[in-house]
Amino acid sequence: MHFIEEIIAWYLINKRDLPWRNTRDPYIIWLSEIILQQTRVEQGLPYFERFLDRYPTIAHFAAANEDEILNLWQGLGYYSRGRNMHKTSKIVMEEYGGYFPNRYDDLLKLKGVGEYTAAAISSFSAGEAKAVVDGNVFRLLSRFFGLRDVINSPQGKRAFTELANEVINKHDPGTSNQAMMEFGAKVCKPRNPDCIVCPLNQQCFALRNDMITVLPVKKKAQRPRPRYFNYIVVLSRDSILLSKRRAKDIWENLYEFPLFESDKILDVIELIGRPDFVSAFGEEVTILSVHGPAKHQLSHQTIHAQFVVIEAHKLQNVDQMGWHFVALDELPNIAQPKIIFSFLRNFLH
DNA sequence: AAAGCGGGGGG
DNA sequence: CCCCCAGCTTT
Repeated sequence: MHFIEEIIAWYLINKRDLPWRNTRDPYIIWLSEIILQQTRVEQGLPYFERFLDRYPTIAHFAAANEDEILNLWQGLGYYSRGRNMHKTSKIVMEEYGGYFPNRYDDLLKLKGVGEYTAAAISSFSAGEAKAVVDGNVFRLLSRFFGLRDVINSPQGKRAFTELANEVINKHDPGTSNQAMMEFGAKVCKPRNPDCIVCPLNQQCFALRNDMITVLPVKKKAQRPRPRYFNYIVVLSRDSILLSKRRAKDIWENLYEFPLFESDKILDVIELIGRPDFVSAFGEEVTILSVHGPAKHQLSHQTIHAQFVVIEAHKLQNVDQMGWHFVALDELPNIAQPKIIFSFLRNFLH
């Protein structure tokens, strides 16, 4: 048996029963594929169930507003995925009459849909012979065929895509693609792959040459940069002061507390003397409590956040700052970054 | 080509 | 602590 037939044979026996594998509906497949970008199946699965339950069709999805979608997305990360899905759903309603496209070339035009996702949807939904190239496929191809191009470079990606499209089973591209990814996830794993039981171990380049830990080749990311967030927590009766993030930055369009960023951990006395703080909260401020600083690790930033709970006697420019008091019982309907959500959960209990 | 964008899990 | 995960977009 050849490489891909061996992979498919293994897949047909060992595949997991995942909900998005029981449909050819491009909308449902799109939903699953966007959620699964850079996300483990186990982490994405409950989100997929909630989204499909809430929005059974593209029409339901397009009728939602962005805040609602981000709220449902809360905790999953890479929130641009949710924002892009919202835009895409409206385009599908307007330009495709509510019929989700399933051809590779059409899919590639949609916001948030790149080569991987277009290949996935078109092959699973329409049987188009486009190879998916995700982290699993990079690893499997690199090890088995000894392809040493750097996977996180444009050239490397081209080389792997070319190879993937050579080995794909054109008789059943959808199953072929599923099989490659499942095999990479379950046998040819990043660390401690199951080479002993691998049906391809005799012909595997990496195993024969003792290069399992070397392949695939990847350029290292740079160190995360530190940032220092000073959050001001203001409670007023049964509501709390929130601010919507607008900048092209992390957590765009999510809600947080009024933020004063600094270049180091700030003493509270120093903080309440800052001109921008005074212009918002005035000179007369009572510090009720200080929490943190807590560390919150992202792939590319290390956030050091402290939470300063105050009583403001003169709130001057709340509206101009774009801040709003939100009822506490509305909080479950508001998308918050993990670090805000975690703080509130502790603070309010 | 490189950087930016989350959060969780495993070694 | 570091790396990886059904990647995409912007610079």
